[in-house]
Amino acid sequence: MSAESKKAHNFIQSLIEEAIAKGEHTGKVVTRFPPEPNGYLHIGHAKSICLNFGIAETFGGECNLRFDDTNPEKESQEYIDAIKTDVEWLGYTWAGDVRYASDYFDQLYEFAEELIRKGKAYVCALTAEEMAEYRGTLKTPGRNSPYRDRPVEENLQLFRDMRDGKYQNGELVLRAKIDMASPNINLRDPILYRIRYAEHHQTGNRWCIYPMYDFTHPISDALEGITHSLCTLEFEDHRPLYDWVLENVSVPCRPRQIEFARLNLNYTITSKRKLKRLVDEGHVEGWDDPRMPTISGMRRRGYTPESIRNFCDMIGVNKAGGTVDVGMLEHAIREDLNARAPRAMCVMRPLKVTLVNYPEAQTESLTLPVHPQNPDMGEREVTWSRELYIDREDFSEEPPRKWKRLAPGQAVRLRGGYVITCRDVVRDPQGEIVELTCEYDPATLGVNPEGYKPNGVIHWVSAVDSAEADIYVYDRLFNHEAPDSDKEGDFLDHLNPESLVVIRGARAEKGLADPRTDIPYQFEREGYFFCDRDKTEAAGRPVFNRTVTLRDSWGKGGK
RNA sequence: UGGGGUGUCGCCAAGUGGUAAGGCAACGGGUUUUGAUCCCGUCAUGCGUAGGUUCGAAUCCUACCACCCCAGCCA
Repeated sequence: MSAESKKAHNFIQSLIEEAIAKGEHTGKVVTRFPPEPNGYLHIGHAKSICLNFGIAETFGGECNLRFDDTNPEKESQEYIDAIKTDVEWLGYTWAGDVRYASDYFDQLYEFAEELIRKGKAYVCALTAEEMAEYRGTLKTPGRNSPYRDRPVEENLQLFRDMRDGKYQNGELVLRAKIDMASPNINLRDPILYRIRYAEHHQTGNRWCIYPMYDFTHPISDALEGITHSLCTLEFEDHRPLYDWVLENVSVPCRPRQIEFARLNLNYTITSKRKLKRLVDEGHVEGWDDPRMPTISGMRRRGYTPESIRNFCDMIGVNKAGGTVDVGMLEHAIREDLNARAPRAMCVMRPLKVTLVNYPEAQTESLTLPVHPQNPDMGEREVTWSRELYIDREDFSEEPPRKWKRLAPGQAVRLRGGYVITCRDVVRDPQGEIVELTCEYDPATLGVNPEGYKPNGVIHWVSAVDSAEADIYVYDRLFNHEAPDSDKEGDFLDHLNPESLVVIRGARAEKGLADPRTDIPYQFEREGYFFCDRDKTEAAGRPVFNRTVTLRDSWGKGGK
């Protein structure tokens, strides 16, 4: 709560403050988050959500959620539902009901007729190819359409006929009459309406003409009383058109469009189109695959809403399109989880340890804190027994310098338990190490041993009182810093073949036999893990997704 | 000279004429029963380049350079 207030100022905030100071802006600030329901929300959308809801909040205003649903062929109810879930999960509440651009189809249609009556729009019969040709190029002006000077009455009739289904897909379009010679291509008589016989997820078959974004967006903003229409940089060129529409149509107010740089994250793809390909072509399990940078994927992976919002604060908002290091995201989730995750022990690759001087049938219960820095989180019980498991990686026959784990003849502390010393290495006929024979020091529970110093502390689990678990270890989905920067070649060429490694037969402390599914755990010395509810159900034993490793200043690239 | 943008530490980012915040990363050191956390310290005589204005410039002017976006009946 308190940390939120030190949010960095961004240029949009400053613009609004200035306007208010100069008395140019009175009344409340109203923004909107306007996704098209043609895919799932990703981390880039989170930036926009945090910005829009954040601006509204800091100025005591409101933010609407509006689906920009003017292209029914690419949209669906599934996406609408997912998007609503994600926005709510991030912790935001939109003003009033969910809005749809399609709510305004009737009004949009009337405004189109208004433009026609004013001689500012005309029905054009050029084919798509012809229109492209007439449009000219970036460096040469376009030419006027032969239909440009159709009389108003004829335009009106034709437009009504378009609406009434008297023409086929693509036969006619309604265009704004602006300037075919404009250096800004968006002003070369842009299309306002096209014919599309498609069932719309909200309006069914009521319409066979659908308005274009450039016509729909400014009007929808105005109808909702949006004061600041925040969008990404690629729409900068569209602003003159945004303003043109508002100037030429009888809308109740005049929203202002302000553009900011979209988020780029290295080793990550933030393009709905490409993410959809990953899903459609089966490179991931779905939109919510924990390797996906989607909100739903991150949620499943164990990211918290707070960490994502913090990340968005951290990266700031401006117009310089840079690329943020994923390390920043990882920092955000570690920072949050370090404070709140209960600690537990889980051995990924079990190696049996037998304590030769511990009685055969004996066990004892040890009490450990749930969080070493936060006693309020309580305590947990783990079982100590003659046979234990440690991680294979925590034993080395020929340890490197500064080894802080177990090695022949050497001692380590088993976290929360006793100090043990390795006496023997037991091998199978193939020479594989299958067991370590150790001694424990009964005088070391909670106190340091006398006369010698253990190497370090490692985690462990009882062989007789622990739970089997599966661990899904995720790494970055792409092994290229900018997967889609490759001029030749495809972003799929850079998929990391080791982005998912499934570890079966891990052993977790007994308390994890029935894990909580609402909060991530820290498995000590390993990282943060989040129970995957669906996979757990399917496997019949706990399945955890690794959210992120702990910071590791020892090995390179983590364990 | 097609139009529109952007250039401040390896990355993100404050700064709006008064002498370069902060975060990430990195690197030292301390604490530590997580090689974690935490703590302390180091890290831009420099703000794309070159000129100019000024007592004083990242901030103003001029020229140049680099990068991004735009020719969907997508958003």
